[in-house]
Amino acid sequence: MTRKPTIADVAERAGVAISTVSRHLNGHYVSRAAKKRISEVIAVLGYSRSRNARNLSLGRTGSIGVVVDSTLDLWFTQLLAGIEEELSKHDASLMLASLDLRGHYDAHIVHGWIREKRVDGLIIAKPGKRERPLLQKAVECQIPVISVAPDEVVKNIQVVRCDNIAAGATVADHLADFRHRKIGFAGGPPQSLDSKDRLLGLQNRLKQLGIPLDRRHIWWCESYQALAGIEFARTLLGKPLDITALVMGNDALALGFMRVAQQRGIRVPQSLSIVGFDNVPEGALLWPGLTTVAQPMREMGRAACGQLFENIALVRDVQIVEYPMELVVRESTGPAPDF
Amino acid sequence: MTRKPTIADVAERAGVAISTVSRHLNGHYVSRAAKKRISEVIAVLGYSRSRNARNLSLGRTGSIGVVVDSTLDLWFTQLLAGIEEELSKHDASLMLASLDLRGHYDAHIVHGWIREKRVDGLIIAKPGKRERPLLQKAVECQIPVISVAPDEVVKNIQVVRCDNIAAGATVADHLADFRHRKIGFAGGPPQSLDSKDRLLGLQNRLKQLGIPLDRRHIWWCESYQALAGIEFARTLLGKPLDITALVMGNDALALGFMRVAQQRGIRVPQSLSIVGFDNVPEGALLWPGLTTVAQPMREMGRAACGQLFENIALVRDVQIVEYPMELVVRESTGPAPDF
DNA sequence: TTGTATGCGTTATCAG
DNA sequence: CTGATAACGCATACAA
Repeated sequence: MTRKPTIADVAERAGVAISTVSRHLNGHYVSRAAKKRISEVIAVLGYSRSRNARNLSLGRTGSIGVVVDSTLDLWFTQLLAGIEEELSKHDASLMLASLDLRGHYDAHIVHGWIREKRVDGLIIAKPGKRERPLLQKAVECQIPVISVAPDEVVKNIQVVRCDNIAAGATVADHLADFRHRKIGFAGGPPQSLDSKDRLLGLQNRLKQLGIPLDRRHIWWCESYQALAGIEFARTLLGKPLDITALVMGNDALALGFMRVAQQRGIRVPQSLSIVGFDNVPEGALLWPGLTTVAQPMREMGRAACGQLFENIALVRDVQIVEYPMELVVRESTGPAPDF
Repeated sequence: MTRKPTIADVAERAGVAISTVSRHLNGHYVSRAAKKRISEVIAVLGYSRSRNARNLSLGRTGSIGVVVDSTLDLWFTQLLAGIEEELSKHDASLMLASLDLRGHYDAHIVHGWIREKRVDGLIIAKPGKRERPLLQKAVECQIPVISVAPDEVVKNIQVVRCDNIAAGATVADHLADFRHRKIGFAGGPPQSLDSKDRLLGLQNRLKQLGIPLDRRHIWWCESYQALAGIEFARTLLGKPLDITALVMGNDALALGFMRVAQQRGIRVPQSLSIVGFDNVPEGALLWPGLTTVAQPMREMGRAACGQLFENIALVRDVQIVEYPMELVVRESTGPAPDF
């Protein structure tokens, strides 16, 4: 049983001072000779720095916080994959918090992180009105924050998101190609920036194309969860359908909607085309597969994490990074019935 | 800008020594008077311990590693939710590693964690033959490991899993209730302990019920991924169907299978009943919903994490914790066609 | 029961 | 360029 070698072991064996080894480790100036000897000793001993000691000395915690409504969110797993990729480069660890996992909203854990400076930075997925106090507190306490796909604009907070307006336009084009002229839109919560932008893009492009989007064909769901989609479907499909294509605010809603539609024997896409946003993997697993506009969520996770570390290293101006979205055509969309 | 208070600040303000505060913090003996004063000062100052300094002093890292094939695994998100719940109690952080996220198997990151003692303990989800070296190394390096739903038995490794044999029997009963007599089983990889046990339970109970399970109606898929289920469906549904009910090794496989089945117009459950295992949330989102046997994954995550911390605190004998599974009847199973 | 002193492994400051 | 040495914040023998 031999304990893990420390920087002191390396220094002694290489015949130099501890501080020289430290400098070498951090890429500061060291003579070629010393550099070589130290490297050799490190290799022989299998030395690696202690994260804890290093962070203690640097006054950091060495871990970042990732907060999300629910880790069960279909959307989140992909983001997490991206974060993980980036995180492994930085030898940092992760603290996870779900705001709404236990059946009720509870942000006190994250408030604690901020107050007690338990994290070096924060990635917040889809922050909305509810998360406003959280964001403010983080800014006050000088904790860098990246918000991913925020549901509202917040000043002084760095943002990673997609170009939802363009995405809406893409959907408009796709449906127009199929000759749809009676199109509906059902967003997430009406405050949601994502939904508003998607609708905006859809609306504008449809207008350009000379296709009407009747106000009575615009609806809003309670949340972005599949259950809300199910609920919406039950009310919408209770009365005669006046549209041939339906654009849902995200994939989860669309999936929920499709379940009810199929249950009621509505043929998708023959009677009704359905489009979602996000491209969650589950959309490809059912039949018909869900046509959707993909967010590069994994890449967004990487970007969010990467930028967070940059902001931790040095204070920078906040900026907004916007990714394009890409149409993924599967089976849930097809020609308009009338045509 | 006032920096975070330290234990020294508390000690000074309370008029006691640092060590007394430390003892109080760790629940050791302190006089009632001192206890009270210290508590007050802590409250006033809003003091909280530095995780890093504490762990450095204790010789721990303060974070645990969670290893999984892919964080995108439908199965994993729920486990993670449970782990998160437990983790927040212990003020520990998390390091995440996907073995197979980047298109090829790569365990070097986790090997690094073990070699360099970057984690206090490890939770490994569904370890199989591939992970054997990892487990061995962890045991060698004295790093506590909990394996969740392992695909093979490993000695000296603590296990959290479900009673898959009983689960198989439950499915047998369910299908027997629906008068099915031509039943098929398609497992995950043939080495998988989960699949073998599920088959075993199914087989035994069917035998008791006097229902045959033809050897030619037992198949194995390449993996546990939905894609493997799709592939399997393509070959099985290519020829005339000789069964009225099909039990898939897990939900992901079942979901993939159902997609192809629906695509080919096979009526589920009128022509073919389908059952899965795990109860991933997606199974409830399609129509017909997938009948399955639920693993209490969130609870398993909690248990795995909780036990890991116990093992970190003190060396204990390894044990196996086994949870019951529960049948979740949805729409993908129904009466046998012949009846 | 309490205080003193030392160690945990690094980084950074400041003379040489 | 290099080497002492003081933080970093806490835990714990040991002495009182």
